[in-house]
Amino acid sequence: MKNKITSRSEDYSKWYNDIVSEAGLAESSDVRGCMVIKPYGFSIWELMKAELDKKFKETGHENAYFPLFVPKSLFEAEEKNAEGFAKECAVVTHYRLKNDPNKKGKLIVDPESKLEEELIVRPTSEAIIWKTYKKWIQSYRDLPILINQWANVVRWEMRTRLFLRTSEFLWQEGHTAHASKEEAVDETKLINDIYSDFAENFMAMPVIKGYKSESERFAGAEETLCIEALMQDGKALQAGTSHFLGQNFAKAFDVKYADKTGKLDYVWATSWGVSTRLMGALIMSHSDDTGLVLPPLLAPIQVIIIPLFKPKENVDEIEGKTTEIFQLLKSSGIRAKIDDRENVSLGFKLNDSEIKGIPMRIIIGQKEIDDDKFDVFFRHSLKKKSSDFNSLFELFSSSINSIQNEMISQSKLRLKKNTHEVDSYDKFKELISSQSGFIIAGWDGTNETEEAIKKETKATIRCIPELTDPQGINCIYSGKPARYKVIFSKSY
RNA sequence: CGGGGUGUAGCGUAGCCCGGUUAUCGCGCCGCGUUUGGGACGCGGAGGUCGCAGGUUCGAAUCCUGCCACCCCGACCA
Repeated sequence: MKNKITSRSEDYSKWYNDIVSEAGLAESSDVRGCMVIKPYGFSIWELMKAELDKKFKETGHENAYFPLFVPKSLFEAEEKNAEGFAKECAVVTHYRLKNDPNKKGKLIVDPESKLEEELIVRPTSEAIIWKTYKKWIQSYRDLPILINQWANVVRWEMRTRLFLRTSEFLWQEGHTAHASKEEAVDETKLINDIYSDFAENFMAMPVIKGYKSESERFAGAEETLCIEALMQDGKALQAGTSHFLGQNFAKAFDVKYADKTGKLDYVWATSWGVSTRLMGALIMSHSDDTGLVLPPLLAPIQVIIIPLFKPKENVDEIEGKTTEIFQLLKSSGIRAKIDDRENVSLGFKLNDSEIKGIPMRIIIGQKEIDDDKFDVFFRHSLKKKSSDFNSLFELFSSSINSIQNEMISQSKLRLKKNTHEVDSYDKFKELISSQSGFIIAGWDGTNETEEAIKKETKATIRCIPELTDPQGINCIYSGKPARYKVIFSKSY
């Protein structure tokens, strides 16, 4: 068997691209920095969406939709936010094309159609949403507003990578307005917990939760909470963020509410999001040199059934057993599929199911039926378990959870193994250059130290797990008493 | 925007240094036939502005000039 996937250890980046392409998840588009998400990849995203959406609704949020275009004057209203995104905005300046008078069949931008005011293609929607919230909010009775939108955004990145950083990406962005600071802060935490539970339980990807340092904070936020995951190459990936925006946007857009006593005050805000980057995180968390590995809860196909016909064998019996188990699985909500393609060989089908990361596989042929012995192949462990036909359904259905749990504990173990606490800068540098991973260390809380470490080692502060004073610990760089214990890592 | 590299069929490529018949090979695609137990095989077939423009030459994928695009390393990445 020849492997189409480049080995992880040989070239990690190529390995990642191979999996995205060979598993049929996505491909880069001719459009600069953009990506085409293929049906199989999109099915995974839809499973993620469904689960997150359920969680948001359970916690009182509603979905809505706001415009793609943000007039420049709105965009610039919250200065820090505008400044943070200014360098990566696509801008609409004209609204019409016309025939090129000099070249037949070609079009040019009609100079007559120049817009009075440019429109920014949203890199995020705070501005347009807060402009709208101003109209919706007058009294404390209008609060809280808990809205989420599933949308696309555009950020003109210099360098792009499929799923991890594309010029256009899909995400959900929640935008809430509250009558009190405390309530907004709680909302920020609630959402970060939803993200972290989802990452751990559905993606089988344990994360570290914490606060961003000032330099890594969202532009316009008072505080940014995040979840950080560790990829197999030892680099960190920011997988989700939840921002406490204070009253910054309320002030920028003049959104006030009257409390019970009639006193006016600015409302408190949060915003939070996860994107198709989660797909990248999922791929890099579990996949191996054979291809993609999916946790069963996010697998579009959980069981692939391959009937195997040979000449002179009892086709009806094989088809009968195949259909029987398929119907049984389907009726109990397990996502199963029969691979009855006639134009590809068995070997191709086996490899195909492995590259696509289908959690469980079974071959049904005459041999299995005669011996009443069926091998179920597990993608995550590459191991098999045998069963008689009558116990097959039970094996499949119980394995959904057991695979999920095994994958979670494997990932937790990997996270633990690659998280180290250090107390000297020498050890820090050694770890960062050899294996990276998460490194816990004391930080004096200054921007200068953070910058210096970044410059010297390329490691950044991924998050501050606890905003408490770590008694008796010194900053790894300056040697001064540490303000926080933080997590450093190289990152995507 | 700096430093390096690459553009040849849907994809991956040989040929270029040292110009010379009809541009190489593999995968994929189409047709027919045979084959399901780990990426099938045989036979036949389709598919090309050799990135674009100009120049040198009897003759350019090959040499020269300009442009364009993409990739990698930086910078950038709320």
